Amino acid sequence: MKRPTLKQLAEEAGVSIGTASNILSNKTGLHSPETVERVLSAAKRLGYRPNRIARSLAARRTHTIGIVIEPQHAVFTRNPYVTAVLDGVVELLTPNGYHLKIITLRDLHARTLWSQIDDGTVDGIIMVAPLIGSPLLDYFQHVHLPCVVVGSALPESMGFYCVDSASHAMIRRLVEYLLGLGHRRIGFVLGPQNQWSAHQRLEAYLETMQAQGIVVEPEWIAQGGYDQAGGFAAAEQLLRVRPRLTAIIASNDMAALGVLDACALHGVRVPKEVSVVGFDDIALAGLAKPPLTTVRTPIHDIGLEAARALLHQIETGETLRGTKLFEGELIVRESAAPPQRGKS
Amino acid sequence: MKRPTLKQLAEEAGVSIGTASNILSNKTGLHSPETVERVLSAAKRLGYRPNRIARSLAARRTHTIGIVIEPQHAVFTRNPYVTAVLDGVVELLTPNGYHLKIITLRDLHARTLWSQIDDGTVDGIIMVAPLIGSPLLDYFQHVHLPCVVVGSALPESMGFYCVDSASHAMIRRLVEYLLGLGHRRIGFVLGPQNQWSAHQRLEAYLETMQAQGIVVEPEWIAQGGYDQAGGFAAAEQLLRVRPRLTAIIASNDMAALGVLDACALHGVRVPKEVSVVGFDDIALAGLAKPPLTTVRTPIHDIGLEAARALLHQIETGETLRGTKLFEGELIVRESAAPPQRGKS
DNA sequence: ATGAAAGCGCTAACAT
DNA sequence: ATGTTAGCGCTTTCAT
Repeated sequence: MKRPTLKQLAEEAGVSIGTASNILSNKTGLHSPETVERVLSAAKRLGYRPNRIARSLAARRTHTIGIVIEPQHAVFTRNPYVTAVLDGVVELLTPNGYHLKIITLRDLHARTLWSQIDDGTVDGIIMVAPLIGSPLLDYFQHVHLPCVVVGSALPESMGFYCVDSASHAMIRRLVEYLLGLGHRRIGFVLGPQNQWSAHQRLEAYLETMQAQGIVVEPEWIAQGGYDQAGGFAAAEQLLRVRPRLTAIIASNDMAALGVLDACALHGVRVPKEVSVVGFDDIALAGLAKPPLTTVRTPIHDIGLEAARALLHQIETGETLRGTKLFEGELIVRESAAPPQRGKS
Repeated sequence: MKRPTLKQLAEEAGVSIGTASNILSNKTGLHSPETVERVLSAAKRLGYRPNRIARSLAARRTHTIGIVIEPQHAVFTRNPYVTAVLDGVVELLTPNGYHLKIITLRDLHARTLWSQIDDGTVDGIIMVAPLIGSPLLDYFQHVHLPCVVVGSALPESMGFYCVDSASHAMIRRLVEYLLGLGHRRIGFVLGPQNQWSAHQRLEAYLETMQAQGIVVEPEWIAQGGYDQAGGFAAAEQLLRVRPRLTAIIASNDMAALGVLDACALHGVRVPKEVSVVGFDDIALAGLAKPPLTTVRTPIHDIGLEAARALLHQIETGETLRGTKLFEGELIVRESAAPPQRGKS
């Protein structure tokens, strides 16, 4: 059975199509209670459901927002971060009557990009961790489609509203914690070169170390990534530094897991011989061997805030700028301890 | 700057709107190469992107499919299963030019349900693990919207095409593995009552045990769930059974994690004093303490197949029925071992 | 308070 | 090979 149209509904209720439309859109106080009742009961009788496509075309509002995910993050299973953002976004959208479209990009060729995203199906966009130099970014300069960025704190000059974790403050927290335990030779696993946050975290590490008067040797820093494989590779390199580093900060938890793997493989005990800390506190962190000391990013809240800000822009027409940073707490588990006596 | 319309494009190219439409829809061989070129270059010049909403309304095809998630599964972070399905679905959809809408239900009140799902925005639906008695199910009996079910193997009589893991075969595999290790007193943590798969897994457990001539005592079975808390609660109960069970099968990995927690809390060593096995092999399983012996569900492939089947239905108009079950391999890790000597 | 009518931007049938 | 036209199902003025 085909879905009835508004026209059929109007006939069934014995009113005009405009009247039926008004009533179904809750334009209250405009019609006699009796008419309202007639339309509503006819709708129920017919099992009428508005065609949202037609509605969107006429009203030029889809009540749908898109979450744009670059190829690098496209696999949810490997990106607990993206998944958690998604949860936050959904939580805000649903009760507000908005729908969610997932836009996972396969490639970033400018031509197809545009029509993938700005095709009239969404009222606004949440961009998840756009990479440095991503064509996505300058695209939004040219087009008027409300947009919020999550997981990357872009330079203010780019004119986006960004929601992210307070990388700087949180890395400093981590460094200071390790310093407090007595560590001095602290290594650092760099995130991906094309992630804004990776640079920000490195910078925070360097600054905090320097503020303590510690000279960071170049070989204390290894290129890693935000995944287990990257962390593993970086750790293999850092484990070779002599005299041995007493602690390693990974740019995120997945990388820290890789560091732990490398330590296990090379028989380096954690935290006895080397302390390891991560960043984010994803679900896996607490289950690692040993349980990972890390700093918890309120990813869910970040998603929530991004969605809130986007809806605000859509509904008021006002364009937000600037950066909203969420701090997280230090989660002390077992992967970090004071350095071994007699060493360092 | 507003997006140009087809009409403007046609003017710019000096052709009719119909011609422009045809060319942009790749209706090949219908037009002179010269005209094609004129239209295409005009499109580039104007930065034309078709309005997919208008296109959908006119063509009565949205090229979007919806993935429907019941309230119980609505948080992705807590549902690695749903997340993995999502990955599989996305992987198939994107290259086929389909888009994905996420429909997370907040409540299941029939009236609002209908218009949430069947609102003209999707060409078809993937339903994730619909629960027993869910109003969703009988809804689709009345409506002609292509639909595929994932994660629940419904009775054939309901007329759906279902894609799921082969619960029966895989549980049997698990039971036989434990029997092979020498276990006899094997407990079972039941999944949620309203999940089809929970019943199927219980049944498989009972049948396999019985086939070995083992009488399963009622107290060997505890109501748990598919989450950590449920597994924990069930384990607390099973740990009290005397003489002690030598092994526990949890209906899925999350529950098994809860069982492990309970064992740790009560000082029961795994696998020395009790063996624990799970189901699914989610990412967390390998990191558990001890690493979980489980059976791997090819969730990704399940998502892929569901999407494939749905697109097939959409594009051919043909309605598929029946159940497609995916077997998984036994993943032997460290949480199961032969029972302690002198006991049982 | 209600109805009539003009689009929204496109597709698809039909003409030419 | 190209142009013309009638919708798709709804919202939104503008009359009445």
